[in-house]
Amino acid sequence: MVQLKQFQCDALLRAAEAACVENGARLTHRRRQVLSALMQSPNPLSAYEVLDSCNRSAATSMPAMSVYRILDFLEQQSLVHRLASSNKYVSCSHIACDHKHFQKTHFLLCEACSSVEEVDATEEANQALDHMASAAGFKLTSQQFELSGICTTCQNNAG
Amino acid sequence: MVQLKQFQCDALLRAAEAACVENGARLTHRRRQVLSALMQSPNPLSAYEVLDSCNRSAATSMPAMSVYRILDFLEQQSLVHRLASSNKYVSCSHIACDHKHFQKTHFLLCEACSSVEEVDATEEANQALDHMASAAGFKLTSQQFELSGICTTCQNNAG
DNA sequence: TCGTGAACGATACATTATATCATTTATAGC
DNA sequence: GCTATAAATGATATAATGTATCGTTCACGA
Repeated sequence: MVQLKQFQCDALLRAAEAACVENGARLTHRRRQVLSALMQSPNPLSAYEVLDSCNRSAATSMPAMSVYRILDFLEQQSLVHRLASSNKYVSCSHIACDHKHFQKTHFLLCEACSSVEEVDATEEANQALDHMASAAGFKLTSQQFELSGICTTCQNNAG
Repeated sequence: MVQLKQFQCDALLRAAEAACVENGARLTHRRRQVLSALMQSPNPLSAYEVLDSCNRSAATSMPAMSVYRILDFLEQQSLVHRLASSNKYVSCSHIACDHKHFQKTHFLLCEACSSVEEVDATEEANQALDHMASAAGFKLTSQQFELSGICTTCQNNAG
């Protein structure tokens, strides 16, 4: 996930708006601000980091309450994802395409640069984790794993 | 993980103390209180839940600062584990045995009863996740996954 | 145009976490 | 046993994060 250029961001916002309309929801100005902040960030942002970002790039200041409300909304619309391990948010990588999150979605978190890569679960991984869980009597329901590691770029920079 | 009876708890505390001594550390009264609170809880506890638990079961009240400090200490000693997804703590399942956390340790979280099961990673799961990550150019370093599901007991109760 | 509900603004407050410094306690060396 | 030292804790203030509540504004349909 890299910081988006403005024209890319605009295209995504149009796609996001279309997705909302399809769900009978609206992508208001405030919601657009929040989503835009996340799309333009190379890293996941906490609620207050989103707030700061919005307030830096806009004339009118947004109340913290709104950020929390709007993040909940955007998450319900699958336009952003919440990373439980860090309690931060990222914009969905699949806003513009027709990806429907049928597969479980996992996140690869780079420990070096904090970038996030959204990936679909593999059947192999699903099975292996199901096995591991069922050996302990658990029936898995998790839809999302957050795995730490080092991304390609940082591997190259280090080596 | 079930709530521990007192005599079990005492045995674990002795083992924990031995482990600390081996590391040149001490299991003080306060640390014992915190560890004991976690051992006696069937569920993971947040820092302030630990605090409340300690203050209910003791004459002298503990400052919040101490809980944070002591949780950090106990985590370093591998006597408790921090669950990143909920930002709560559980006592380690392997205090009394000679388990050394050589393997990656994962946690199965029951969505119904909030119980936690600590399990060793399987080779199968390690490989599957490595594959999934390397397909996206990531080199995994995660040592700990937190997987949600339904535990045996709750499956039976529901069925 | 008006009624309705959704979205937002504003305020207060609750919860969680950290910074800092003083005090106490355990331990080693004498 | 006594003291110097570092570790551990106590105490206080404050920062950061998250929620509750209610009044107002706005979009949309009847």
